[in-house]
Amino acid sequence: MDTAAYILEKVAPIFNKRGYIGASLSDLTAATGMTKGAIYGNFSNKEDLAIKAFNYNLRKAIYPLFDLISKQPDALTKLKVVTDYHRGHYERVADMGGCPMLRVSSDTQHTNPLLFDKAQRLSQTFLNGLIEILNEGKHSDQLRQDFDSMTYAKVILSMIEGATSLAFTHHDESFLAVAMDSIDMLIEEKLKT
Amino acid sequence: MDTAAYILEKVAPIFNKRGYIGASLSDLTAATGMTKGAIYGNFSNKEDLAIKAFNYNLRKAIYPLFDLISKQPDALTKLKVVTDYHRGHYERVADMGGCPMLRVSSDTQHTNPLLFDKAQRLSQTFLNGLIEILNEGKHSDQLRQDFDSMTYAKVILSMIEGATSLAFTHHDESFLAVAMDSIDMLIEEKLKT
DNA sequence: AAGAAAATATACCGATCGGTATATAAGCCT
DNA sequence: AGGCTTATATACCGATCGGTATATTTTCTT
Repeated sequence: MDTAAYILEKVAPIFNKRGYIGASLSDLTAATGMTKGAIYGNFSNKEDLAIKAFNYNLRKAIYPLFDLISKQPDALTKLKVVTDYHRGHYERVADMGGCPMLRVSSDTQHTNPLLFDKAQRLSQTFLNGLIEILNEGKHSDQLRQDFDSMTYAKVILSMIEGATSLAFTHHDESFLAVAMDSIDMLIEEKLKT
Repeated sequence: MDTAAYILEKVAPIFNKRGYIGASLSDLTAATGMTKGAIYGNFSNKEDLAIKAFNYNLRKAIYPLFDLISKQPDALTKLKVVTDYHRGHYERVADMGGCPMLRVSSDTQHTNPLLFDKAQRLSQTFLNGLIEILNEGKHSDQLRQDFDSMTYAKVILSMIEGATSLAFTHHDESFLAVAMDSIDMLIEEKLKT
């Protein structure tokens, strides 16, 4: 039986809720029902575990979207997948206590450069992905040529991040619903040919 | 001399950077150059100091906007003040390590109900303010009647929060610039009569 | 200047922190 | 079953945590 995987599964939401720095060893032993011996037998230290827990949360929260995007045939369906995915984002990440990317980037910016760097890179990957989709849409003439991809990628990502954050501070997933509608409308009215 | 005010001034950015939970007493004594005796002579405990530091940060970061809004004569100038204010938001809150509202809401959601409640209320106040402005605009016929104020307030606030968050995770204030342009455009094309 | 009052510094408290060394238990091989 | 290896639990480490009691300094009053 893979205890390392079991520990990660139990510990990942704790890190996301109590903070990747703030979660204490006793929080982790309490969540797993195991002792420090088991934890340190499978992970080299708390930071190592935090990083792997972050990756675990990303695999559940964000990577599925990346996979989904890569399976779409063209830019418009990819964009639709992005907004549809986030319409279910609240429920998807509710158990882990919110979006891990937002949590880590706010949590670790001035306290843990290594983790912050990972969050920053992920956000950049997300942004680059959006830019790529927009450029692909221009290329295939699904989208107009006369807008700046970077600009609109930033606007779309801002809306996604802001709506996710607000959905959790208000426990109200309608923030995501209206924001995704707004992005769909933006695409329809300003980006499509 | 008002040492309580001095302590708050020095300590407020530390709380915002290292976390309202994560900042330790030794972080605080280091930042102020004073000892625990001075701190506990002026504040009852760390949480009390954290709350007052949060208020201090809000007075610098957000309340000036509320004041500015209240001085505007009509809905359109109020909306313009909102976007213009946030164009300078990065520089304004850079020294304190980011937007205190975002920090606290992510930081304290699962760790400090009292502080989280304060952040939640503030966010709600912000949202209500936007709704009120939109309704005022409808009333004075500056804005159309056929849109839902709550919906657009949520969209606008999402964009603001998301852009602020991203500006700090990428150290790139252009996120705020393009998001505010986008909000201005949204108002111009979809809300104005 | 002397003494009282207020504010700050120092010294200390038990509890908890992350981490490790050792002891115990569980699984595996023959 | 017996012995070996691997994994988990226990016991303990120094450091730091938030907080307090006391000592010292500073400020105010007269």
